[in-house]
Amino acid sequence: MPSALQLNTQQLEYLVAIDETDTWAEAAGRLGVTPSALSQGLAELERRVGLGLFEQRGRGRALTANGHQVLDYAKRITATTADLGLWAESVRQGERGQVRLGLIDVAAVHHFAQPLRRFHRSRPDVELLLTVAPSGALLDDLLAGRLDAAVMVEPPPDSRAGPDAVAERVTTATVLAEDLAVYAPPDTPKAVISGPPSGWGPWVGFPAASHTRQLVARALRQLGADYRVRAESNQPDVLRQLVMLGMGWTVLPVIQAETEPAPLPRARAQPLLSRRLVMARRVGSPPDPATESLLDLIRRSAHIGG
Amino acid sequence: MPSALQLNTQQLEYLVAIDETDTWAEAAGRLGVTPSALSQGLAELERRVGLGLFEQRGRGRALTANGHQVLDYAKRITATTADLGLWAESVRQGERGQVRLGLIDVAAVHHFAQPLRRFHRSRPDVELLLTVAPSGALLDDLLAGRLDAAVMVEPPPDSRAGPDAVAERVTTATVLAEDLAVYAPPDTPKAVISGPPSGWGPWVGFPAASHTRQLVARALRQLGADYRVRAESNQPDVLRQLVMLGMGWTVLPVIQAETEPAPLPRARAQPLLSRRLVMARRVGSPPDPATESLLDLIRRSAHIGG
DNA sequence: ATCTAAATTAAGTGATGCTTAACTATATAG
DNA sequence: CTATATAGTTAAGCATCACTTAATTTAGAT
Repeated sequence: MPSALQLNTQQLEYLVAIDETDTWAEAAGRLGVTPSALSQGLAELERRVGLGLFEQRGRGRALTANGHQVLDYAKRITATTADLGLWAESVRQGERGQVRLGLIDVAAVHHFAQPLRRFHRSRPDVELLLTVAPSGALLDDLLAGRLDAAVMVEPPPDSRAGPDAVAERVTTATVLAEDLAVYAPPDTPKAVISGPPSGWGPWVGFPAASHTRQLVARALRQLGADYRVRAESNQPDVLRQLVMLGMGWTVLPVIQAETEPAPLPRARAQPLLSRRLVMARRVGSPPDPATESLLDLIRRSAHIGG
Repeated sequence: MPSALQLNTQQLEYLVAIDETDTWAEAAGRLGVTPSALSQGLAELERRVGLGLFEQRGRGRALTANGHQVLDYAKRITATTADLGLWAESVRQGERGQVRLGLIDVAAVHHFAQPLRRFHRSRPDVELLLTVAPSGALLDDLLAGRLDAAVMVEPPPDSRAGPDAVAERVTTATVLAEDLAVYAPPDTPKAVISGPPSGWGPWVGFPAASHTRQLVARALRQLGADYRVRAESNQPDVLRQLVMLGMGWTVLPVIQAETEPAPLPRARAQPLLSRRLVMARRVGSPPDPATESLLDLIRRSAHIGG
């Protein structure tokens, strides 16, 4: 590799500047350097290009034909560099860029719809790519680098240990806690509801891999309930329907179970458990201004709303 | 001026290289630097752009979304720089460029037609701009920077002294000397021709400003001739015609007076004087490979032909 | 756990790019 | 034609940059 030609943006700026001013001293002033720096910089450029670019002209110097050719290249390069500089500045300000955010449904629809809308409105040049999926899928996407951040149910303790552990590769910060309650079909006898949990069921719920399903299973079994799931769905609306149809009992986030139309009535006023939604990020991913500011909005909205 | 963004081509090359290889070490090898240099260079680039461009990925590092954006800019800039490098190389080799050469008619038509043709054929990418004009006009163009070099009659001693003198602003090197002879109309009596120069004439010749005219005037007056010019032209062919028509005597370069068709017969075998053709160049103009090689051809042809 | 590959950090060095100050060259004024 | 101002260069000194080698950290593979 014949080490192509090592140039410095600064010297190309010099060349462009002297073409736009009458004297080199003036150009130096405009660039905020001394005439000496300009002179030396241009001499260095000339040396690197290996061609005479200037010649004496009156008491100043003027570009040769070759000098004008190099000037052409210099203009193109400095224009691109300036573009890059402006782009970088706007990204640093968080005014531009890309944010790939994953959310579980309840976060996207109920908890954080407002900050997402607000962010999109206030930073129209930020490309906001939303993925709504169950926590497990979000975690996979995050680990694979397909997401920059994800709002999900707090991951269960990892079976793997050491550096492979999810905890080593992801940082989580709780953004809010929400209650889940037990919901029974409408025609369930009062005696059963107020009776011991061992009499509850049968159940419908999230698929076995679901983080929330695991939390629910643990909570119900601690109460002595026989938690066997007869029907599964990732969609809370579907579970709600199943309950209404008398297919079984379920445990759902209050906010998803009790919204119009047709809110489910709680079996018991007391919530069964509380689950934590966390903001998860990949360790080793550099901070990105746009992402930071979106996450800030989300966190703030959780504090106010929760 | 917020000092836009000072970049170094080298670091952009690094960025492009790591995108084209699997590991940074491999990229470093391809660039002929150590992995350490690459790592530090990219860290510096990241610092200057002010954005995270890389993130941990397995046991290597991968570009972030912002990194890919910067890569895009880097590719454009390095491509332009490579272009510039190739262009400069070909100009250094004299294979490309521009040569603005001035010549007096006899130089273009008789003395140096062959090297000019040869140069044009061997370096088709060099833009050869020829100006054929009297020596005085060539000298003006040269001084004004409209020509890179000129083949002309040796300029007469300058009236101006000091730094304004032409000799201070132009360098000349003799390329050849050529004879000028006296030509009389065909019907001139032998006795007049062999008689004293005071009996010669009337005369036709180059315009008063012509360098050659001044040389001729001096030579004839030294011989005692009455050199008053009845008709003027810059074109030797015209002067030749005037002589044939009996309008008067003239002094011309032998090579222009005695060529077919219709060569003029000399009044006397002995040439009247010898004039020097010089290669003139502006002082302070940097050397240009294409120009140098053309002038070389011209000088060599003069030595062989002369 | 141990080994190996990938990349970073540390320390040292030469090249680069800047500043101030002294200098050369050129034009303009008296 | 000397005097003076202007344009740019050269010299000296200094801080930063970009590399090298060597040691270290990190993460995948055995």
